Amino acid sequence: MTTENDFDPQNIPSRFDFLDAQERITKMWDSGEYFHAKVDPTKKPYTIVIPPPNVTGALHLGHALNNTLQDIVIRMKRMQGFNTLWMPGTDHAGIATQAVVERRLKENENKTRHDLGREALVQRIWDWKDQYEKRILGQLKQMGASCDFKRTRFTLDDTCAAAVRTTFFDLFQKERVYRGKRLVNWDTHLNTAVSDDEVENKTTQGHFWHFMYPVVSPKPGEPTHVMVATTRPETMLGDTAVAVHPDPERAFARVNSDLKEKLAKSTDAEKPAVEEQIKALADRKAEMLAPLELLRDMAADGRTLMLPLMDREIPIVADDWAKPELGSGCVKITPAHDPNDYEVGKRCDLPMLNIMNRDGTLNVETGKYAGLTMKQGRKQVVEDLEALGLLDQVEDREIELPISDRSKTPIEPFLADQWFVAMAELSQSAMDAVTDQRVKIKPERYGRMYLDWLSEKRDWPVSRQLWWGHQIPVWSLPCETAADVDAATAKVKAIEGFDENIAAIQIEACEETDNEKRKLLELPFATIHVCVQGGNETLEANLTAAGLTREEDVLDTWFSSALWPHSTLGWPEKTAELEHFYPTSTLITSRDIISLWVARMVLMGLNNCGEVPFNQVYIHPKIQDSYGETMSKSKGNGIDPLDVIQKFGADALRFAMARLCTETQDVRLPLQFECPHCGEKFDQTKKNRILPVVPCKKCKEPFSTQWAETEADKAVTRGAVTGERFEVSRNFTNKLWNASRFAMLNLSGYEAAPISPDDLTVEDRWMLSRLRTVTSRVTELLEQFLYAEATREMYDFAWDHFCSFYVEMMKDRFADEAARPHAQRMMAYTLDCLLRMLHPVMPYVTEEIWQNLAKLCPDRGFESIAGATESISIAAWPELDASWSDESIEAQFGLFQSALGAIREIRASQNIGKKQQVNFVVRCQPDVAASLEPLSRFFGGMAKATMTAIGPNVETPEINAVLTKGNLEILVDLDGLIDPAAEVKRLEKELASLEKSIGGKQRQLSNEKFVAAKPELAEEIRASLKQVEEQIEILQASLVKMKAKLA
RNA sequence: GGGCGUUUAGCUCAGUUGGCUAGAGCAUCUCGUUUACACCGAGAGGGUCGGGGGUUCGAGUCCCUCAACGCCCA
Repeated sequence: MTTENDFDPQNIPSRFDFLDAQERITKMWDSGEYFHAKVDPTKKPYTIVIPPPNVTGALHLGHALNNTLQDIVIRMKRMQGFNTLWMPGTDHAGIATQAVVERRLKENENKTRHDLGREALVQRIWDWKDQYEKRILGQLKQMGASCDFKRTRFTLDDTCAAAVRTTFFDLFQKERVYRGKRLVNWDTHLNTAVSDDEVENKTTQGHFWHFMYPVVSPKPGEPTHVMVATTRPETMLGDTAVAVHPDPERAFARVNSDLKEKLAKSTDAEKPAVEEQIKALADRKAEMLAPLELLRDMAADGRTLMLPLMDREIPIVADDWAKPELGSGCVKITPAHDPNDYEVGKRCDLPMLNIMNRDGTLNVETGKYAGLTMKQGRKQVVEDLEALGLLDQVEDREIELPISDRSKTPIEPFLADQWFVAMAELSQSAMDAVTDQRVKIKPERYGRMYLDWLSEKRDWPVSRQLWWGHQIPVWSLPCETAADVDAATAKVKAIEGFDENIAAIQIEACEETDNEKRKLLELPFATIHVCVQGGNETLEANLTAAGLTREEDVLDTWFSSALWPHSTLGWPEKTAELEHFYPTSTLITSRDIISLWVARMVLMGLNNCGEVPFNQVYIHPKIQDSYGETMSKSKGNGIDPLDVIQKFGADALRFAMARLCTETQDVRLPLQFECPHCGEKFDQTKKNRILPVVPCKKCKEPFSTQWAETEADKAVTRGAVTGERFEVSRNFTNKLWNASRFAMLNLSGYEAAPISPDDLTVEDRWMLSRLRTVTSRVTELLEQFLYAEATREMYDFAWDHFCSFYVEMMKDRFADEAARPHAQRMMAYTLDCLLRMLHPVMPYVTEEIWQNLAKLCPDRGFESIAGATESISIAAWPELDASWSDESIEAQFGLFQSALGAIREIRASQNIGKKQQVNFVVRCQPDVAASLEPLSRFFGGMAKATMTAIGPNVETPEINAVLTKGNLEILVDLDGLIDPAAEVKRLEKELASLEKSIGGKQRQLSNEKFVAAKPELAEEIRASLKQVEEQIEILQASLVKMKAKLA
């Protein structure tokens, strides 16, 4: 590497060596501590907390997008002079991480967590966490994330743990946490309850079994059997009733009126089908109303059925849940194993009979079926019912099967003791924060989603039957009588170290009030719960010694994540950081965790700190593959950002991420493999993208992928992952690199000096106008999180304006000794601004150029000169005075661009060789001529053309090609070069297109209503019509001449 | 079943409050290595804006409806 003294722009390579630069620059940023935030009350803070990635696995492109967007904002704010803090960290992700480690344990050692025990398993998970946390933080650093890594937190570390303990204790004291029995989604594989959000409904092919339950002592006229149907036969073992509708006639009437309404709305094509339904309903009613009413009466009479296999009498009950229009009109009720039946059970006061063990096997309540899995139980139950002659028909049917997100096994609804957070007040506070705009959510549609979810105010089940997480800090003791409760309470209060400031008591009465039933079910009369504030291990030990047992369950991961914005800043300690950086400024995340995480952070922030955790939330799109599926590790379509960085560089990755971040909710990113042997590129498919080794489509040679794990697979050459959007971004990075290289090759002898406005040329003023417009536009767009538009502005400006025009024009000016010093200063200044504007998106390439530029032009500026900052990351955000934006200069420059385009068009259509010099004249009004003239010298360098004359009365060259651009008529002298056939073709095409446009304009102008409604617009069109008509005239005359030449 | 989103060139996407011939990048075709860049330059071809209806002088844009795809909730 060159040192400052021997730096020679001649040695700059023509390709940006991003891997080399990234390594050096990351170190430089680290040692400069530019991203370490120190509390400074004199500066305005700007804070972002990272959505902590799971330690379950490495980051993929979805994270790359999320973190790029955060980094862009934080880097811009840092340059704008804010005291910025980007707080990094990772999440322990309870279920997900434990599941991964347990799966490994099973695969590699054929052991379960129970073989290892709690402590050893948790240690294994910590090891896993250490490994992945390191990997994740490494990925973030390599992406260029300007996090304050010194402050890195983990949701299970001591600081976060203190916050969790304090919060739980506070909510317990306020009685906003409580324990209750609820039907939960039980994951029989992981042995834990999972929340609704972690359950996915999958439509699967299943069956609908119809059974007969005998009526106990039927009276004359009564049925001997009642038919029920189910998709889960094994649950019949836990049936505690059969329900029938309390008013079948009314129910039929309602369905009938619904169908009539549907009929009224349907199209003629649909009508027959609906009419058919109505008729079927009427037939059904005629046939079934009487039997159903009879059953309803039997229910009122307290009649019972004999539950087959179990030989248990169960009542017939009347409840709305039974649907007379479906099946037999009767429905079996299993309150402990079905959410709907659970509600019926509560309404009708039915026993809740649990038939399942936590591991998903049938329990002792099921007699001879005990020990079978639910699946085996199903088979056996069906067989036994069939043997008894009680199985009727079996239908094939599509069913919605709830599947656990984490283990991918079917969910069993299950009654369990669970801790809940009462949400009524907390939800309301979080809703208010968004309604009154203390928290602004962008795009706005997600605000409605947030409010909808919170408005349900469903209590939050926070227990997780896991070992990895924050263990619930509650010690409990069951009591048999009211007297026991009093005695035990007194005993607890008398325990050494007990103090109401650090310990709180709740008494949970048993839901079952019938003492006899309660005893049969082995339930305590009441349970005393003692919650202990953190840091009181002695009291905890004393409670245990007194016979209380600690809750084994841990808290839902989201409980600790909900505290993230304040726990990371040291809460509950009143730290200076918390004082200065809270509330944070912006949260940037993706939509799938709005309810799980965002809403909960708001309510916890309000509860704990009395202030919202952030002022705005930006929800970005999700990346999908070419099939429209979102990226995930399990599907195999997740891409490691480091693979992209390796091939294209971090800047290209970042630019591509920002470039695709539009306002839509999804964005597609099709990817290809690139064969390392022959270079062939071919699409990733569902089949090949999950393979550890892929054969090349063309040369058939195999290469390895990110999934290679065995030594043999890893030994195969790695194939790269590529995508059009990365290539485009890499090319852009390199374009910038080379434009800078050109600038530096021409900066020898640079002397810093203020630039006098008197010295500015037209192209300088144009560049300043563009620069002012673009920087202010980019600032605005980024403030509004319109990343795709901001990067598009950057791209167009840097490539089409700066490189294609300003840099090209500099070639002439650098060559001119007199113009050179001024041109150098303008070049140094504009490049400096451009780099600063691009830096948040492309930090490495801009830093590398910044460092090189500083060696040639340590001092630079425009009206005043200053030394460049030691790193571009702490340079000032570019802000030009609004007065530099100048429409007339831009219009003037536009004339030059039009004329240049015209000449290039002729050169191409006439196949004029690159080296062939051409002359041309421009016919136009004198004021237009005066505008174009100062730029005319650039036609030579940019189109190998010389303007020989300009004005209203220029002489037409003998043989010419004519083009019209707005108010310019450009006549290219083609003496000796003309290809009349090509010219005729070109003219005819041009005329056809002009005729088309004229038609539209004439139609509009002949429309009286339009002219009356929009007179000023009509005037514009009239003027443009006149211009086009003139152009047509000119071109037609030329066409006639050309045709004459042909003939 | 309810809600949200998407449908514009072969592909990935822009298209502000309705208004001049609907844009860009990639891919395709033609031409080109005069020292910034072939990861480049110059030029060209390519779209009845998912279907149908409506409002309007005028609809890619607003309304209704249908369809397909995706996501969330029940």
